[in-house]
Amino acid sequence: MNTDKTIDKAYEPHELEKHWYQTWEKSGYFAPSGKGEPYCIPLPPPNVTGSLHMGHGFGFTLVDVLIRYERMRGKNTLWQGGTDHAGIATQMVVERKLQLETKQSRHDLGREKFVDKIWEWKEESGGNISRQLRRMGASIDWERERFTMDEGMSHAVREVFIKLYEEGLIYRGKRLVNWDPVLLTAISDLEVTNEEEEGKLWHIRYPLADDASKHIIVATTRPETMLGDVAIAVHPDDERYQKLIGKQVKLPLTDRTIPIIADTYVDPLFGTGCVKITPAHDFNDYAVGERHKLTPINIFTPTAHINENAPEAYRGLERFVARKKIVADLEALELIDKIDKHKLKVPRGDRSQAVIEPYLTWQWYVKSKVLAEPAIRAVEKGDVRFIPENWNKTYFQWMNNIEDWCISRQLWWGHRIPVWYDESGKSYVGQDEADARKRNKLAADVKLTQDEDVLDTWFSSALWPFSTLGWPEKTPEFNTFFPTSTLVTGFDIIFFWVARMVMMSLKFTGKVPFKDVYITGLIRDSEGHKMSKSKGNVLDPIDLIDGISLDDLVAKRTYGLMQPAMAQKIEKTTRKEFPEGIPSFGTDALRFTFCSVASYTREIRFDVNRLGGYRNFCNKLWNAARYVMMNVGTTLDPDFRRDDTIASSSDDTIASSSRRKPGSSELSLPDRWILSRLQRTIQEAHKQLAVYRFDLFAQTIYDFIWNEYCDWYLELSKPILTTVNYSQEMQRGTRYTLVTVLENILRLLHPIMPFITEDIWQRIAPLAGVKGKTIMLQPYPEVIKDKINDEAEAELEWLKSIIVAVRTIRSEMNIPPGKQLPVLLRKGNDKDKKYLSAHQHSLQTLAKLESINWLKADETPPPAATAFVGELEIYIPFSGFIIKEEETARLNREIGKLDKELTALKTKLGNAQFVDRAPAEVVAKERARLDDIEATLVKLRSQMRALQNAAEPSRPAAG
RNA sequence: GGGUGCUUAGCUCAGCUGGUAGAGCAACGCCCUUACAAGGCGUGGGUCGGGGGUUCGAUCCCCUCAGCACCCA
Repeated sequence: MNTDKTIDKAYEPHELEKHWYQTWEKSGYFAPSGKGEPYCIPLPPPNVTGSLHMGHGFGFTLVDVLIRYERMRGKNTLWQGGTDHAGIATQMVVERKLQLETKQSRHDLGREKFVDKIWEWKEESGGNISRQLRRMGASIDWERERFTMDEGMSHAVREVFIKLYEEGLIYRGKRLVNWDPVLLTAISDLEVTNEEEEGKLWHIRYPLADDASKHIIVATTRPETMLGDVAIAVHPDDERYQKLIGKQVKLPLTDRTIPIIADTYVDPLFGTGCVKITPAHDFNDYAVGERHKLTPINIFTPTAHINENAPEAYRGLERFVARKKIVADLEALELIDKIDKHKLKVPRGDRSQAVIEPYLTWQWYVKSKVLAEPAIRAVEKGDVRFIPENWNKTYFQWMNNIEDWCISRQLWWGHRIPVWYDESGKSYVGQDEADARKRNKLAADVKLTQDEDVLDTWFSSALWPFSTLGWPEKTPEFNTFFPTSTLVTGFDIIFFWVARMVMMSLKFTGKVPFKDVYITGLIRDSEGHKMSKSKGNVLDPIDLIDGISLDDLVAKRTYGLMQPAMAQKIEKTTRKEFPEGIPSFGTDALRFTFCSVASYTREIRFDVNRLGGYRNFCNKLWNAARYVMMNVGTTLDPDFRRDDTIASSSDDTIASSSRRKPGSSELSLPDRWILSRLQRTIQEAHKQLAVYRFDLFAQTIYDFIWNEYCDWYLELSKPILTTVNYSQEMQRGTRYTLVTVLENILRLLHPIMPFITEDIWQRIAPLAGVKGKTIMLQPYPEVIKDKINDEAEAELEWLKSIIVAVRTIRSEMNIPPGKQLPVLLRKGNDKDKKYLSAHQHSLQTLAKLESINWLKADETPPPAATAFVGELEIYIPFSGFIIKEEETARLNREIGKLDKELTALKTKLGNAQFVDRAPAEVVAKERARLDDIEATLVKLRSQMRALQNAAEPSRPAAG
């Protein structure tokens, strides 16, 4: 391998990506221009817990595409970036780190020191995240980067809390919450996941108080909570238990008796139709307890151990240990009727995976129904628009059934609740203690203590679109950029985040937070599984950019697992999926891949193989640019100006161009064609991006670059530039078009592939007469309508079809691509003749023809391979390379295909219903097609006959 | 239990307001043609999950069944 040359020839992303990002950032190109219509996207702030994953890479790439596009379109564009403190997640990470490194718990350290530790971690981790974002090419305005616990953000959080409190929309209540007995905090409904697990249904006998020989049987999935039972409930209409309602039963293992009550909540068909009521430990029971004015008995400590409210025998036992002992004791007393297998939904904390305990505590809540109403209307009215549209159903469903939001968390990391209590427990709110005193006119000697808890992380996230812009101050940024334009996020956080932003924003700014919400799919692995550390199937976007060896990848995936036993399995599947590790693809290829998978579907199986194709695409573009530079020269032709209108001629003959003035240019057919195709591409690109079809946007540009510009236009430019058959004017026109279209392509593609386009543009722009420091701030291509040229497109299609026809014959006959062939033409209409005389040279070059000769219309062609393009007949006479059998077989295949279609068409057109009822144009189209096929078949069949009569030609004397 | 998606070529996916299907990758054949072998030029491959309905005509609209996935309770 000739390394020196290939390095020069090949596209090498790394250096260029690093170089250009630094240049952009240093030059301040990411900041809003201050001119034009405002356009703003708030970055969904990644958690400072760690590093960016594929989902981030995906979403942020799409945002960057939008941002770069709108910036180039001249809008005053702001990508507002930052990170989220992510209360529980971050606290857990740092706690674990502390435990590993110093064997200390956060309690050993104390609140203040522990929070300091987290801040240290935040600096490190936040830095990591912004490094990764930079590698991705994200054009975030770093000057304006925010963190949800910045002073400004915190001020906004307290402001919102105070206002809601003062309006009675925030209240403190003692009620059941989802309690995480491992993390020792309440969590919201949304943070609980319910998964079906194998469990048991215990049937327990509760003896009647007045007659211990009789008993009532209760079915339960949680026998240990019986120690907190306050009643047995039956359905009021359940005939089996009518007589027992109002009686007392003896609660086994305790010395308490409890009543039998009637409540419609009970499902008579489930279990025995009798339900134990444990208001302190079950959400439904709590409601029943309230209805019947029963006092809940809490039997658990915060860590879910049995507390002093239970009989001494069980105190101090962990809940599942207690369950075993209780069941054993009941069995000993012969109070277990039976034990059935039973599937049940087990609630687990989404962070800790601990089984969640419904637990009676004091917590702060936001009244949600009032806030939800305007938020529902905003989407109904279309002030906020979901894309794809059907996500609004999901949104409505949640919003219409919204429950109050538990916002307090028993954590140390987060926004401390701005509430102070006096010694009687009365609460006062304020920005700080002094403010709380002032607001409530409290004397200096009133002792106040602040609430120990912090707010749910999503409370501050809900303010993100406006708090980052300086709210509650009336900053210029807020006035300019709010409401923001678009939010790009995954459907997994519609409830957590999107809905709450809409609610809070309407409440506090009176405006929606954003107009469009583009909901992305979720990135999954190639098997369709969710990517997660514990499954060991995560991919780091940076590893796709830089590449990673198999061993490093295995090490990375198996490091620090919660379940080390998984390591072996993970290693095995990793080695199988990536036997060679992952090669380096560069950022641009990764970004293009992300765009190309961004359709409206909700699950995206990420296939690393696609990256290779798009890296190749980079290489293609790179080499196309090399070709252009080789042919255009290194200095600007003074006649070239961007989007210059250059005289066009209707044909490419040398004669017609001699009329031009010296120094002027003339556009050839390929020039006019590619300029026209460029316009259509630009049009389509705008159209697709307007509806957030990043996949079609990317595909449109890809197709144009590869299949039209490279495959056809560059090839067609070769004969013009390299032979003397063409005038200088025309060569100049071709050079102009080469460089102009390339310059347009680069701008078109820049939002997706910012690095390679900038790198090439820097060299191309001067040759195209374009001035500017960076492609980033160049105008995005707009359609120039009068360059759309239907005639040129039709004419070039004609040329292509002739070339393709010859190539197909050549390929099907296994004739080497380089072998020059003689071609005979027959019949054809005036247009065929005119086009042919104009483009003979191009045709000859691209189809590799030795000669082109016309036969008279009535002349019998020699034995030959044949193709028909409209009325034109193409013959490639038999030679050593073309043999009768192959051509016979080929013709047969062709006839077979057309015959089948003909039959179908005939039946269709023979159907009176179709002819009568279908639109005339559809019928006419089918008729034309029928005629076309029939004509072709006649020709093919006659060719077949001719072939059968022909003798095998003698091999040419010289090969 | 309620809801939302998905099922199209070997794989991953497009398919606009209904007019009998496309791309990329993979496969196969021929080529190292002076931008690119990370390439060029061609080729093969699909009863569009099953059934029913509406329609002249259904991958597309409606119903139903099956499988898969997710969300809410």
